[in-house]
Amino acid sequence: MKKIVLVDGNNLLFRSYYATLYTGNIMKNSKGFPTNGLYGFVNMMNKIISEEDPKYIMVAFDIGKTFRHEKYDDYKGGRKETPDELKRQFPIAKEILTAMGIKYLECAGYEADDIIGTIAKWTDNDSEYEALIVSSDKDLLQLISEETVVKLLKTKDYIMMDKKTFEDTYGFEPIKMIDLKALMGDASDNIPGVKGIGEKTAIKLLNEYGSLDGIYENIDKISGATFNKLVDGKDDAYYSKELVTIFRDVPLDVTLDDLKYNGENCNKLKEIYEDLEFYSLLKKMGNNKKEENSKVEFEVVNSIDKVKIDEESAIYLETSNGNYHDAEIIGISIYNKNNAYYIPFEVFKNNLESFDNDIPKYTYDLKKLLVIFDRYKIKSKNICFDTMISAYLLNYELKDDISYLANLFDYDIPAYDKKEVVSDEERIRRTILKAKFIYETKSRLEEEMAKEGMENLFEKIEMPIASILAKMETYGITVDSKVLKEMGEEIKIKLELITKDIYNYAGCEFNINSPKQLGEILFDKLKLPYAKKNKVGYVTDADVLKKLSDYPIVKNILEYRALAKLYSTYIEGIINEIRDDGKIHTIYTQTLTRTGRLSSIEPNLQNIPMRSEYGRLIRKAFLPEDDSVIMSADYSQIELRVFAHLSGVKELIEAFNHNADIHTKTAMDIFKVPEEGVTKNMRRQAKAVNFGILYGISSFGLSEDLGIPVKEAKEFINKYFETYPGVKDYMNKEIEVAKANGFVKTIMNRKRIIEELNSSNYAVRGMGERMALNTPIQGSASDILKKAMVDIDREFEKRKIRSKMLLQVHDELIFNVYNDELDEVKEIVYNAMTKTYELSVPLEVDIEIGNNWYEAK
DNA sequence: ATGGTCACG
DNA sequence: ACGTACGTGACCATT
Repeated sequence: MKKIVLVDGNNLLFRSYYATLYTGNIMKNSKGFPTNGLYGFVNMMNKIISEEDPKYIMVAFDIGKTFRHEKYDDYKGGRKETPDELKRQFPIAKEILTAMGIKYLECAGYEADDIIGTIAKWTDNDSEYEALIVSSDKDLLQLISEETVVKLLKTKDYIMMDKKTFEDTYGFEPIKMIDLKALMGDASDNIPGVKGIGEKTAIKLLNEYGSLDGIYENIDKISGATFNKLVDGKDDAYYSKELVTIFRDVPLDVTLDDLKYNGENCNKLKEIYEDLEFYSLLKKMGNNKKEENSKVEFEVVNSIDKVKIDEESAIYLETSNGNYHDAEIIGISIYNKNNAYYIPFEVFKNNLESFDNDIPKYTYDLKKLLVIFDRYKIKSKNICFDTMISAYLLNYELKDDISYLANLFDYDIPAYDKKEVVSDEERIRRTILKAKFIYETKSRLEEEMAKEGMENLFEKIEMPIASILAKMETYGITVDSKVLKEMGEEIKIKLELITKDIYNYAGCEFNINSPKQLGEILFDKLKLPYAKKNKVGYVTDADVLKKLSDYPIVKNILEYRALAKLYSTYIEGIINEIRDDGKIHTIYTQTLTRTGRLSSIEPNLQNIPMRSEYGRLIRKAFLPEDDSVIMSADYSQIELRVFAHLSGVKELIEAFNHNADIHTKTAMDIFKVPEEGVTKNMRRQAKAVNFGILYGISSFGLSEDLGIPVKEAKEFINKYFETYPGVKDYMNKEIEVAKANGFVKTIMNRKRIIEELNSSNYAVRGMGERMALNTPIQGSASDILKKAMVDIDREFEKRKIRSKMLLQVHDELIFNVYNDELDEVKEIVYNAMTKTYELSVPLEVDIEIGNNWYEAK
């Protein structure tokens, strides 16, 4: 039997409204919208759902004037007007029901009672269904039958009225409720009944004469006061009978099956509650949802034979903390629609092939899993969904642990706190919950990505890139610590000499590494000019020091700073990261930058010195394998090319199509000189403007970069815009669109939400505008290199190339190439990088080789 | 933990 | 008059 719950919506809302009215003050939200009826209504609906656990449910409402009461209104001059403050709550009640996944019905000219009566008639005639009616209105008791029960609401509790309880109470059949009401009336519903006859007398009469008609047929058998009342009230009695008789053939265009309970739309419901300021409900809701999501029954597997992955599953790898290149596996949790397992690693290690099959698997942080699996020789195939990557593309905030994201999705999974002592049971429970979260959230994330048109970016770029990066990280790059140590000794000696010089000039010893102490020496003690303060003390950065470089102490400090940086970050720092295999294994962060770029940590191999000749020598320590060379392939001006493409500015596109030196060309155009007339300085300035364009130029920024007054920088920019008016148009339009959308996108549909765009703060908004200009450029360039990496990897696999991709540095790739593969690899890489994505300008790639990274540049 | 500084694209 | 170029990570000193 399928139970259908039929709720009298009008009754419920009226009841809640008047119930809270007695307390004196009408509940309102901060906008002044009355909420007292709704609050009780929602609580009541929640109670019904938790008590009845219905599969089918419907709430009925009155709408407009109803046929039954129309007559009476004419007859008696109208019913009491519903207060406006209650009326306004009806539409919201209906919104709430929809958000709760509950169907509501209304039908012009009919009362809620009639709708309920109609549905109950259907269920009476359909042996598959039974009905439960919820109301405080006794009128509805007339609907009770073998298959229809009324839950009659009282002030604090309720009475379940089925046929038997009804007859025990009243002594007659439920249908006779009509006659009872006709006699006794109902003050609250303005039903007159027979004046002077109450419930007791009415029941007595009905038990004696069977019905209203029976009473009047036998009117002469009745005597005394009752007789007089009945005679006087006969018209009222029959009118009342009409009024209370529920009409059970309302033309409804639904079927019973349409009344399925769909379950709540959590987000929509939360929105409404936020609006109404139902904070207690919001809180409870969060908790309920969290409680439900965070409940799990699981099994700790003690024999690997018991684990069969034979359906789509989420797997979560629990490891020790720290750099994953040496983290240990503690256990693995598996969650799918039938099972939740935890496999301690001690058990798992007996079958390293468990995941080596075609069954789709999901995880969080695929790259980490692959790197660790590789070290343990665990095989895996078809791990096709990474929650971390998906959430990253969808602009969810990712913190270092999956728990943070899970909590955003209403899973209550505590992150590990250093001080916290966690039992094995609890640790395992959390690991299982993480897999549960991955499993249950996958389709929602997929839908969100589909809505954004990101399927391709996810499946064809980011998921493959995770595997490619895993290979690069695992393979590592050889670094010769001897080269670094020798250089380090040299630097140490230089530093000692410089330190002595600085102390001499200063007239005292101090910590040169401390900007605070240094500032005091330079500007307080030595009274040097250009003293500028920040909140901590004097500014002592390279910009300030360069202006003072005529002072020998400052010259020495600049050199000290450069050498100290080299020593601590690039000599000691790098040496500390060399592992037992003589290699460095960086970790690429795939889900961090707001533009789609990668970042590199422990160590950062994307900021190894290059610009200064001395620092660049560090690169000599990065070596190829035997019989190999280091090969670097870098895009030439990729961001400016992307900008030319995005902006569609003819002059820029033509310059790139003619393979011109873009900075020289820009100098020719803005200074209006022929190529021979472009001085080094002109080209330098033009180059600075070109870079400025990529960053969302500002006159201040350009002036800082070129070391010229802001006014001159402004003139440069104006000249640039006059020369290329299309650039200005593009920038204006880009900002306008970004502001309207609140986000920007790259050529491969990577999306960045920029909250700052509509800030009321000038500086913040300006920042947002520059991000909106820069992100499509930097992001698209990044998309292109990522796609090229996928193409190269595919081609390497196809051709069984032994050479390896080692590093990625935003616009360049570094390879270890075996001598015998050099020509082939060069060709593969060049073709892939230049052809991977067609812009309106060509992509140019420079390839260099050498016996170390220094030479390959 | 935060800010200053400086390395890279 | 605003406060200032885009995206990162590591190290050091300081709180």
